[in-house]
Amino acid sequence: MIRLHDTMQREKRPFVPLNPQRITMYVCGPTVYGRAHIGNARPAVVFDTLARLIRHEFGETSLVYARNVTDVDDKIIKAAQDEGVDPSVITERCERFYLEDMGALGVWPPDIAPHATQEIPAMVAMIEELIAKGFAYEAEGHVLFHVPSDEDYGALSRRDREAMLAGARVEVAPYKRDPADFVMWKPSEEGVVGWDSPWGRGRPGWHIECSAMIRAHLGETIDIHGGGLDLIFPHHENEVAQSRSAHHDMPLARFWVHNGFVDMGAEKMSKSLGNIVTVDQLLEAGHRGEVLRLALLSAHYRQPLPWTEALIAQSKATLDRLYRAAGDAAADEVDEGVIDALEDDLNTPLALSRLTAIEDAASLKASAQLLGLLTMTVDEWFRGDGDSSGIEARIAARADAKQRRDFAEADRIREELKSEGVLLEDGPSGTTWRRA
RNA sequence: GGCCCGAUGGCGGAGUGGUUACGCAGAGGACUGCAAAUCCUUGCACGCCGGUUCGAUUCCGGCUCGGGCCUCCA
Repeated sequence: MIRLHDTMQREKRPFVPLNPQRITMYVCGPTVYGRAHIGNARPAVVFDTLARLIRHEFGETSLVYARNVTDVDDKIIKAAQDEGVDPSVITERCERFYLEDMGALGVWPPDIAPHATQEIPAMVAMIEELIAKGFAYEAEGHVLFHVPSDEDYGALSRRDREAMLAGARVEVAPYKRDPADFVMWKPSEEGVVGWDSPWGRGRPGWHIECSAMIRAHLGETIDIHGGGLDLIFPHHENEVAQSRSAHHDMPLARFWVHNGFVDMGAEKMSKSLGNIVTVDQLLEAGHRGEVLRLALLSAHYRQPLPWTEALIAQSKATLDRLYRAAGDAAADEVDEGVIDALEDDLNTPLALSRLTAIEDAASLKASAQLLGLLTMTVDEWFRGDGDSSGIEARIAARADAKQRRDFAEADRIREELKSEGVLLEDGPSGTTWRRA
């Protein structure tokens, strides 16, 4: 029995899907205008791991996992203008990068990857419904959701109207009936990407994208809605308002699952703070995807995770050890202790500690693979696919030297290889090598 | 200012009303020509002040410090 923490109720409770044959999960995906940093990768890895657990428990075909791609957005428009290209050039390139980077981290593609630009009619339809029902209004080419029309607004983020207004740091647009009202549709000027709509040529707001795409692909009420902590307000709060208002108060999601941040030093990693390290930079630096994945899973998903070189080094050391322990055993049964830990609100740190205690190689392999780890052969892990010509010959030469008890020569060869990143290990059945 | 979250050993990080987390790093030992890997042993902890309790790192209250959100953000 999986237990999950739900942000709406602020409690951990048993995860009982509405329909175990078709469990629905939606996670807010990337806005494709730049390279994903390691903080962006955290939800991708966390919800990938949750998806693996759900499939393990309920069956391979039990889950429908949707992760959207926000490919219309003011930051994208700006990036496109800066480069003097069509926005699609930016979005297609960045989405390709995103999929490559996440793939390197062992993140399986979601079942459905809805693109905002492909779903405009569904958004327009939902906006029209909200206007018709009196939850939204048109003003100067904009369509706004009227927050006071939703009595339960603020339930997810636990803030009331006064709190929201007191902290408001953006000046209120004159066409808003209420300062808290938010945009679902906004006009596009000449030369800016837009679509024809009943309210003129324009583009959707961020929040309506998710509400409309969730309904179109997964239904009115889904089992799990995931994303980063910073999306709770306003993004998810606004999704809730839109979807619930359109759907006769039916809840949008039964479980709201939010991951914590990856911190750089004492503060969160974010593009606006400029303290980011991207996934491709880390890969470029020679860190393998599994190392980064393990590092991201080393803290509980709701806790902050400090990102340091030491964490990366530790993750590498742990994986080296696990690869040695598991060898190339064929995966069989997943360890019960690992399952228990994951079932408890995806307690990956506890699961990882139990992983290191598994004695049976086949079970270790299976358990690690449930977490997206130990996916390579031992040879691939320790030697990679780099140029290894000459290594065996020099190992043979060193064996000769050792035979002659010429340890100076033997050590010279070992040092030479070490300087090339090749480490030797003498065992009872001869010398093996691996890359550092 | 409002709301929310956190504080565990050198580092990362679980968990628990009373007994070992675990990992990485460190120290000692075994093994080795020397190493590496492996195995054994080992030191180091629960922010501060009160309260509840036979007993609190664990529950309650206050405080301090740190972080997050308050319509860009994973």
